[in-house]
Amino acid sequence: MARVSQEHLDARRRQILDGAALCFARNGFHATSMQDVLKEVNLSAGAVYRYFSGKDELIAAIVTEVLDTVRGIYERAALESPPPTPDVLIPRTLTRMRELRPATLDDGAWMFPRLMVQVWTETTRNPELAAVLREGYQEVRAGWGRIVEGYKEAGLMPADADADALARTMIAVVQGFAAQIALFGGISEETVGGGLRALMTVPLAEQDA
Amino acid sequence: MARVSQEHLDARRRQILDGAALCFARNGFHATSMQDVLKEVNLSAGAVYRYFSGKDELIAAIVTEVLDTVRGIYERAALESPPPTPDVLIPRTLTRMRELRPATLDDGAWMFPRLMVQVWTETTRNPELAAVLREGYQEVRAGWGRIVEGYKEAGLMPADADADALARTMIAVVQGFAAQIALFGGISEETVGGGLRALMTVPLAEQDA
DNA sequence: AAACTTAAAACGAACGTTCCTTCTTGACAA
DNA sequence: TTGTCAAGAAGGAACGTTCGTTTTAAGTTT
Repeated sequence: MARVSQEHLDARRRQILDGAALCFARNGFHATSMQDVLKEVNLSAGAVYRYFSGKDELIAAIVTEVLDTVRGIYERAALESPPPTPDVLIPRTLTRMRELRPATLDDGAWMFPRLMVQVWTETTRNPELAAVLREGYQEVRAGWGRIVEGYKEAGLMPADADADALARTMIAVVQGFAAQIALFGGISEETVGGGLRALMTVPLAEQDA
Repeated sequence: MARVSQEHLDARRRQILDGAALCFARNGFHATSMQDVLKEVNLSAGAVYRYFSGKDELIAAIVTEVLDTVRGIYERAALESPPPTPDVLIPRTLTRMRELRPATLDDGAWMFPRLMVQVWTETTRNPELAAVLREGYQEVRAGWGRIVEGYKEAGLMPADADADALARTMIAVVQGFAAQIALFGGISEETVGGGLRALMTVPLAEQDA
């Protein structure tokens, strides 16, 4: 047997995944050719196809890895007790997205948000991946719903407020800023927090509903 | 001369654009083949290539059309006087996105948000389109910044609040919900508005900064 | 009949993948 | 410790397919 160590196999797999992620973040899944990936990871076709059965499996591996990472980031935020207010929680979540893959692309955009947007488009055309995304989203929504319940317990919100709607809104803010970061480059934590604080100071018009 | 009427030419062009938009919303730009488009619009290659020089031009036409539409939606919202509070303004913006292309995809997602997400990924790999997106974004940001100034004038916000940061945050909410709609299907105006009102009721922790 | 549009076949290029060869590795005998 | 060897790992050319596009022929309108 001339088998190499398991660490070597794992490292190779990781090398391929990282190089592929870089390519995909730059050009998207379908505009990236296998030969682009091969060149990026400095490996031959024979090598890569030993670790992944094909391009689809490579894409699926990246997508699920990104989705797992996203879920982990949200869940870690949901663990804090007492839950920070959104103007603290949301910038912190974005910061974690940068720290996770510190590399920036040529144009200054963070890598991870770029991958997120690419994953969004891919899940819309792959029902299998769409199911994974849906499942993860449900969990995130539930987790952040619990944060909102924490707000209620702390007296920050009326008890009859729509917890799930607020959870979805906070997630939307994260997603939206992730999109802006992917499209226009990084943004400072202060800007995000300041925008949220400004939003939270706008008084609601009295309504008779 | 056997030229066909200008209306016919325009109608053909529109027919191609609409069919292509449907394909692109379903499968993305690069996973959609020209033959997919030809089949969708019931035209042959010779016909389509008379109106567009190639796939890239078709993509560019769709992208710029989507971006123009988005800018129009935001700008129309910015015209209202006095400016509605975000919990009214943002759901209304999303509603307009649905009304503009009322067709829904097979899985219930609205067509326009799907196209938006596809456009986001395409602009990250095409510098020319990225410039168009940046320009439109700047205008939207400025327009919504003026809305925030309106808030200040109406006494809804302290004068020293960061207007641009709030504008970016409101845009992020729209973008984030657009992403959720593209990924998970439509959402009711009430949910979006309710989530925003809940967010706006959270009091800010006293800070000594 | 002339001018122009549409249809359909076909082309070169590029893609993902496979296949066969070469290189490298680690166990084991001496 | 060292040399040998089988088998796993990597390399790289070549394959069939599919892509975007072009070309050519037929049809249609004024």
